[in-house]
Amino acid sequence: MGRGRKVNSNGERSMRLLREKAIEIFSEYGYFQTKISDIVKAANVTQPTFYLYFESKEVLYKDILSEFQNSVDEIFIETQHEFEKIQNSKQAIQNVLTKLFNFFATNPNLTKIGMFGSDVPFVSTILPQKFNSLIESQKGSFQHINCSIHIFIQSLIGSVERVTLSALLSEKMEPEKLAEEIVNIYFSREEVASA
Amino acid sequence: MGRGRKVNSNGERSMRLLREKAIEIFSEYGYFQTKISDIVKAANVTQPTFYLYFESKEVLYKDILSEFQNSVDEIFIETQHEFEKIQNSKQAIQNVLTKLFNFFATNPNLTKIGMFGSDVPFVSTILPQKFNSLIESQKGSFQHINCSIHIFIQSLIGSVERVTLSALLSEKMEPEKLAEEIVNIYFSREEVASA
Amino acid sequence: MGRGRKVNSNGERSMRLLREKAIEIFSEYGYFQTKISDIVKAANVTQPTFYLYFESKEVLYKDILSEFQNSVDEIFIETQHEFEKIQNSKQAIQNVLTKLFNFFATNPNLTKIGMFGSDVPFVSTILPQKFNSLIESQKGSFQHINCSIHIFIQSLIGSVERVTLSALLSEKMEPEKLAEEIVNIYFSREEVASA
Amino acid sequence: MGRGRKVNSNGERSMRLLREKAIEIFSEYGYFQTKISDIVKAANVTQPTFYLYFESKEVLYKDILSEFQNSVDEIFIETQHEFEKIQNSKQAIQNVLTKLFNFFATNPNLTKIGMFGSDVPFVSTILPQKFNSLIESQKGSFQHINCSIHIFIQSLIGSVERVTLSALLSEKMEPEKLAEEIVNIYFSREEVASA
DNA sequence: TATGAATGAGCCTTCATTCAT
DNA sequence: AATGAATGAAGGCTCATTCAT
Repeated sequence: MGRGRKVNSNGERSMRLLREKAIEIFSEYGYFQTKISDIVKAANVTQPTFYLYFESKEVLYKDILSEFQNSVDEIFIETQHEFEKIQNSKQAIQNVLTKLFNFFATNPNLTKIGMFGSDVPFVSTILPQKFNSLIESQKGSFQHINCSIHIFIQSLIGSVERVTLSALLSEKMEPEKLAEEIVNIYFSREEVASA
Repeated sequence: MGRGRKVNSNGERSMRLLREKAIEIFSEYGYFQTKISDIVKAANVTQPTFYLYFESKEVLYKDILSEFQNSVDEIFIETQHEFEKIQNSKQAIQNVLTKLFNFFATNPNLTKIGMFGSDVPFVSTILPQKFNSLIESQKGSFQHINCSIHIFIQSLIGSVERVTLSALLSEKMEPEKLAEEIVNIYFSREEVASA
Repeated sequence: MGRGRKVNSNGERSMRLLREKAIEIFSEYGYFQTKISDIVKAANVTQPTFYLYFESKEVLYKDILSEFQNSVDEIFIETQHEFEKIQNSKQAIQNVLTKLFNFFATNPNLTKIGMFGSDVPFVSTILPQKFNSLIESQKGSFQHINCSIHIFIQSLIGSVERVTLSALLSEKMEPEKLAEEIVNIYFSREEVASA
Repeated sequence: MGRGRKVNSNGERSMRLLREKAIEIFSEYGYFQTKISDIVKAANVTQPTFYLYFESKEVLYKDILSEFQNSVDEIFIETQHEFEKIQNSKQAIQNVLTKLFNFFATNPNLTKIGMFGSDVPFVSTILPQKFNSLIESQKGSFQHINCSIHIFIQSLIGSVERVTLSALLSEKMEPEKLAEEIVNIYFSREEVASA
């Protein structure tokens, strides 16, 4: 085959394909064990084509991480006003978790990268803030919790991470059900109180 | 400096030093970004010396992972009989967590590697089994938990992982206190019941 | 010089050049004393270029050995039917030797590698079979030889090897003449018989 | 075990042992694939001990080659006067070959090294001279040979090399018998003449 | 838009050899 | 006489990246 533009080729499409394949492979093998040659092979183009659309391996990876972050951001933003109306923190948290888990389930590869593929994982820096402000806004409901709010949040995030990997991405449990189970762990007393 | 034995050199010491430095650097930079040259530089020896004591970078790394695993194993084994006597699962879990957190705090770098440095992290494969058998043996106490035991355990492990990183290794909280806070989250109802 | 494609570069040509230089250098220095760096220097490319076309030093070497083997194979195959017609074994052997010596003289470096560059040289494993079947097919003519046919063949091959090196590749004698001299040694009695 | 002189150790013995093992291993794996570490392991000493007795790997190897050369030299010298008395070149050659083959059979590993382990094998430079002078001294008997004496000798040497490897060292044939067969190939006409 | 061809930079590993004891 | 400990000097190979077409 000669050089030059491929028949039926289309820049936009090549770029999307490369990005998709990159996400797949990064999520399976991790940053360092993913080679550009793997990505382009999967996308059926050559290496220079990769550099036509992406500055470098690193930049692409960071960009993918950002995509995940932004999506999670949006979920919190979208649901912010809902929270303000709800005076029940259990319910509020369950709402966010349901939305998050739904997003994770819909984008499993992206989620793997965003959650476990970063040295200082996004989740560890951004999520805490999100939950923090969420919970702050609902302070009343948390007075019963006999542990520091910081630990409570970190613990919750850890739970989310792990069950995402072990139950959600392995398709062992539905997002809604999973969210419910998690809040049942973290807000069991609530039910007692309401009983 | 010429070739041959260094003044006052000692094989055992060199090996220990190399291993220690390797743990430090692996824990900070991860497997792929740690070069043999970094390790030997830190230990003030040359590269061939590394291969005098370790088969390869990979084998050393796996060996370090094993060390972590074995230590955690031992903690569970050591405390096994204690559990059998205790009929209070909250207390039982709090005991293990305290011991685990103490070990983690004493070996922060090893812990980082063991917890986050493996593709299929030890914690995700071994710890669940440990907790599972622990909790099975105390089934009575868990009947009140309204979520699957599998999710409960994965969630607990996630919490342990995250707070280890965010509160324990950053020296924001003492092992004992941290263990207490975690069980307070996971066994809040117990107290209610006893009240 | 920067990275990237050279002006007027051509993959096929680079590969051929590398292979040619490899044969030259392997034949002169042997497998172990030939460094990839020597080969690429001779071909005026860099080391990665070598790996663009060849899997490894070892694979290339074995491939070169195969080339020699296949060529010798072909010579025997080509002349097989001739032999069947000839009822004179001296003439038959002289024909093969002439063809072999011609090939050796045309490909001196390849021949050096193929003959002396292998631990279990081709000539010692394949040639005996070839000559064996050749001679078997002409058994009648050999009954006068008062030595085991196995020794006869090995001896003949030894002769071929040594005179190839000492007389043919050093260009002291023409292929045709050399073949004649060898058969005169090995089939001197024939002439007597015909006298 | 501590440092210093081994119990029961003896310099002379260590040296002999190292040399023996070196010959074994060199003959099996060749110069480049034999590591000092292999030799000392086989001799059950450490690497510095090797350098106590031998200047370097290369010097030892060349020394081993010399040993072979000298032994062959001696064989020719020993039998020189015999040849002068014999006026039958077939018999003369058969005598030398018998002695050579006997030596080869007694020292198989040394022979492998001496014959095939050198870039410019001993046999190709020294043996021709030996045979040349031997044959010159018997010129009368060779006038019937219708090929150049140079080729005749090289061919003979090739035969000797190859049958040594394929029949003698593999213990398929006795030295005496082998010598007889070879001269029967090279001097078949003689018998005719004497008939 | 896309490819064929090439390279800079670097990493892991090996091995003969040597010093200090 | 012998060893424990160490190193200088390379060599094979990989990978992200880039030029010329």
